[in-house]
Amino acid sequence: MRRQTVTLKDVARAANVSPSTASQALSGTGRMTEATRRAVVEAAQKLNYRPNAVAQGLRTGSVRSIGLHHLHAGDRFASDYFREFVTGVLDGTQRADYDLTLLSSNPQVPRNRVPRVDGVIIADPIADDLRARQLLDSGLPVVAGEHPPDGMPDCPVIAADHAGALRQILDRAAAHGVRRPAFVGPDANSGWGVLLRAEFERWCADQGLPGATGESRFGDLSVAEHRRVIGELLAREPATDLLVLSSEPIVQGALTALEAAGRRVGSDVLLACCGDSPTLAMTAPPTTAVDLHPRALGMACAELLIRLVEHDAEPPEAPVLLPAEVRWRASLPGGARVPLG
Amino acid sequence: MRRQTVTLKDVARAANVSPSTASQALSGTGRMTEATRRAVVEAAQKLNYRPNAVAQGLRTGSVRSIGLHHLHAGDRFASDYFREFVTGVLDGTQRADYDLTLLSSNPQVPRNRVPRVDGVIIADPIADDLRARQLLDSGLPVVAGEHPPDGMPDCPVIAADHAGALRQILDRAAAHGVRRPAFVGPDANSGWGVLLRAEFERWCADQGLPGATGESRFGDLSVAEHRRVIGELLAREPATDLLVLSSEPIVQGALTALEAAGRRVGSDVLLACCGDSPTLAMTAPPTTAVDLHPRALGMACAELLIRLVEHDAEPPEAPVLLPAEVRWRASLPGGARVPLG
DNA sequence: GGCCATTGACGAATCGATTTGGCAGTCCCT
DNA sequence: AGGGACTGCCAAATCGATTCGTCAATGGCC
Repeated sequence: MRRQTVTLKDVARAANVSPSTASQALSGTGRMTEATRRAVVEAAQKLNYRPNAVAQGLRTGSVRSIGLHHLHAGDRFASDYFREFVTGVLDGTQRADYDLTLLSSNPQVPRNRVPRVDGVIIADPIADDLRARQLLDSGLPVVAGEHPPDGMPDCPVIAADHAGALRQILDRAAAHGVRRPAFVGPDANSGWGVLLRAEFERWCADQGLPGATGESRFGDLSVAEHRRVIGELLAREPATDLLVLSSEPIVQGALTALEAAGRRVGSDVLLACCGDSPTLAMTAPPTTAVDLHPRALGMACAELLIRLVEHDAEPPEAPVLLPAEVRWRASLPGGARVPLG
Repeated sequence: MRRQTVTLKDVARAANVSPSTASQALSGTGRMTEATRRAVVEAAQKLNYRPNAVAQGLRTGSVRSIGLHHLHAGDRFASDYFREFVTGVLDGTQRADYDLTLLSSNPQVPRNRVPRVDGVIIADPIADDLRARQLLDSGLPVVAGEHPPDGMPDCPVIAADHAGALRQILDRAAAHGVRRPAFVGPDANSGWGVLLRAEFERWCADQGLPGATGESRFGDLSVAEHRRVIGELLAREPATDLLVLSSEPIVQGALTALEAAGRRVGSDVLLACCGDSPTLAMTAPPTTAVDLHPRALGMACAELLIRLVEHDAEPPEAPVLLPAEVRWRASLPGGARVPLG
């Protein structure tokens, strides 16, 4: 095993004091003459002493590190959303001088050790994720970014206001004259998908419109699979004049499927996506999408968690909703009414 | 401070054995009857015992976490290179069941504690980064991804074969008839920039060609600034017929500057970039660039570091060079000769 | 029966810090 | 001179695990 090169004991010996005095001298606590304190500080400097964070962590119970758990985090840096989210979290943690630990996250293998962190952020909780469940049961403070699916233990939640943004899109689409809306999003594994689907169906019921829905397997990023799902939906519901999609990867599949079906996006059929990404501004035509401000969301998660960790503050009862903004583009314009059909 | 809910002592009490026996029972070491071992394991399960990784870390000297240090990591997730690099590192660490800790990295403020990690990867070491220096001095095993600049303490290095790729580009450009090559890259802060610049100048000397160079401040991502630098270079050396740029952000500035100067990329002037990114395939015309395989590089760093940490293996003497591939595109075609000028 | 080897379990030390309680010694006041 | 208040410093306990050496009990063998 790797031993510490210089320990507090060495410093104490060099300064001719006891370890306890040395500790107090360096942390600015305790009672002693200025001369003693200086002697210790100088000895520490001369020896290039750096306290062992693990030992400090054991004694004080805080390691100044926040854990970030995300299913398959490895693949997911590809997603703009997650990348921005992490950037936000990192902003928040670094501001408070915490490290950020990306937790090893093979969902199949539960993990033995409790990670050496003060608290955990679970990004995008998924129902069948064993490790997330472990973390929730571990007694560590946890904050979820996005709503956990049903059946997960409760924990404080910070989420974007998906429902509000979705309603804006649907209302606008109704103003454009849409009669046959459809929604495609992930299965029940994702709390976020369930929420969107429920909101979509509620809105359809309110308007007295038939709502068609399709399911994409959560986490599947392949264009081909999404194309298939959308193709089937269009075959089932050929009169569909609005497609609301949960996330950016599905849009690519939808565009292909729509083209194959001879439908023209922005006139024959309107299209919107519940999560934005730079590529959506570059599709032809550009796709209306919801900017979830993932960076702000990540930052908010970090800040809340650090507050919980440091001050044992009361966690918020209800989920905290952060505003989400619709970026209106040609696939479903925000302005003047488009002639449909 | 937050206390552990269930400790080894609790398990031992429940199983009617001493803590030492409990520890040995759970780790499969020591001598005891099968009955005793089972009793301990069952007690641990019933109490939902999870060992405290911090205490384990203190005792064993290993916390199963690798640190990743990168200057301003917060902003840098924007860079495709870094993102891919991190993904590779994450691949490598997760495969060995290590966590990855993104070290808080404000370069101005040196840090007191030695981080709770078994080793550190320094991505893209920069000369005036205090924290990188601290890490190198800390006694922790360190691996650098990319060459550290002169003046940094030695450490094992894994890097892409920049020089080889640059030579391929220059040779190809020479075959196209280039007479006035120019290079723009970061200042001496970056080991990578220094290496590229030196290789460029060596090649020019070998060929008996005059080589012009420009400097971009390292870490500056603004298009306007790069445009200015390239504009000045073009004013100074109007006959320039090849621009080799260190990294992707500079390309945007170069394209603007070249257009303003009325130069046509791919015919009047050839253009290449020493680091690839998806956007470079989408410029007009597409830009020839070097694919540094950042993901493979990150993975290699993680694997080497874990080997060093676990087996106290000998670090490689010389920098390990990973192959880099030139992606030939219209801005400097790899195939038939283009008529220059 | 006497001796040695082996087994099963445990006590105590250890990793490197923090923190509490207390012990001398000094100073001041009456 | 005696008592109280205060100062400067330290010993020891603690955080939660691991590990080494020890020891009593058992078994086998001559």
